[in-house]
Amino acid sequence: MSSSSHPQVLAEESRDPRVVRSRAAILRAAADLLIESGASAVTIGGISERSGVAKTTIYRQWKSRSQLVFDAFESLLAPATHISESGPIRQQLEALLIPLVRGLTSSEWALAVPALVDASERDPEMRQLLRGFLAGRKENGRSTLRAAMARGELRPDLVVDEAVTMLIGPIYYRRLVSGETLDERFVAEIVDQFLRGAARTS
Amino acid sequence: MSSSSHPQVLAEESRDPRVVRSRAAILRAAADLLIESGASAVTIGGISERSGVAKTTIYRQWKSRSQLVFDAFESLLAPATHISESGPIRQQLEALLIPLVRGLTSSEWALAVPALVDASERDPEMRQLLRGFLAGRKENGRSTLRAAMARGELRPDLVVDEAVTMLIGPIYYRRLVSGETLDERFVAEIVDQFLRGAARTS
DNA sequence: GAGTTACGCTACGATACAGTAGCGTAGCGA
DNA sequence: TCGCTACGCTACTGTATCGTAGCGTAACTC
Repeated sequence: MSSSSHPQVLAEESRDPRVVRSRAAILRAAADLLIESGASAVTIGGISERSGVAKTTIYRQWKSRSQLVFDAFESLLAPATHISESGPIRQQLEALLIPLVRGLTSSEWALAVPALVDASERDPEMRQLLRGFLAGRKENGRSTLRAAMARGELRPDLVVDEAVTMLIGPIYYRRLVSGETLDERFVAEIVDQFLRGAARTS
Repeated sequence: MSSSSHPQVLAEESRDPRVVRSRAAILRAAADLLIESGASAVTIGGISERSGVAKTTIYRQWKSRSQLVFDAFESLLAPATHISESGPIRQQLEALLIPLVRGLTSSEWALAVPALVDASERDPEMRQLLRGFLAGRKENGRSTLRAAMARGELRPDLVVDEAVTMLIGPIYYRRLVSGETLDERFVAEIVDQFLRGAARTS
């Protein structure tokens, strides 16, 4: 019963290549619109025109526009890569932050981030999606810090969540708000400043 | 000639109370819409309906919608307050950051910030407005840091712009992106961590 | 091969928005 | 008081969007 009234729930695992193709084309077009013109520009008609998929087909596969925007953003994400957990903490932190900076300055999903940040302000579903995504990405940083604390490289009284915020907050701030320089040298400065206060053997 | 073809340029200093009243009502309604529903929801028809001012009057006073959104945001801002430049640097920094946190968690303009951040992504005029606004607000922090460096309270090799980013970046990050706790205790943690690495007499 | 199903196409009705024109009124300022 | 002007109102044109319905076709599954 639920599968007949909500066929779109199963669309993702559909074996029918027609569904797979149209779904991919729809998500690609939706993601492009999201990147280029923001969340409010992701319209069903626009997706249809751009993807070549009929409007009716889009409505058949998704029951709400916000669900579609959600999926479009998800389709842009690469799976999080795991970082090696050896080496001095300074190198580990740079190995974490430099890809973040690269992503925020050149990846596709980065262009959607401001749109989603704004959409999250008024759309609880979107907020949950975004925060869930970020929480996953942050887990690498948290475990890296915990390990360094256990090894005695960092002060044992660090609050991990706050430390992570201090490391990545300045990066997001420059990307989203101030537009100031965002490069590897800046990452090195952040890490320097952080370790100067957080390292045990300063 | 310029005043007759572009009367809206002078509207701000108009002595005609009719203009003053309608302008205020329009900006109030536009700001409300901006806060409640984002930048793309600020429509002329919506402002007219909400403010009770005729659509034609709005078009008479503003020549573009983005200019109106601009002015609506500006109308929300309180003039920047000047901070006392005495006392230890820790107190000065907290005196700067706590009002920022308060503003970002409870002021009207804070609700418009995510919308403007997103709009800035694709609207150069809006970007310039937002960055100009932030630059003005940051100047307090910059001069405070410079004075403390001159007094010898902070390391003389600090890069002021990067130091400011490290202080306020985490705050904006939590407000815009992660949604984690944002209170005075967090400010104290930021300042602690910053001074642990930046103070001369650590 | 036969039945099923996803698709494209066209055509809706409804709503919302931009932006403009004309006209009469009421408030303002000198 | 009298002229000026900002205003409100109505009525447009034109565009874009939503979401749905019906129908024929082509692709896929078994």
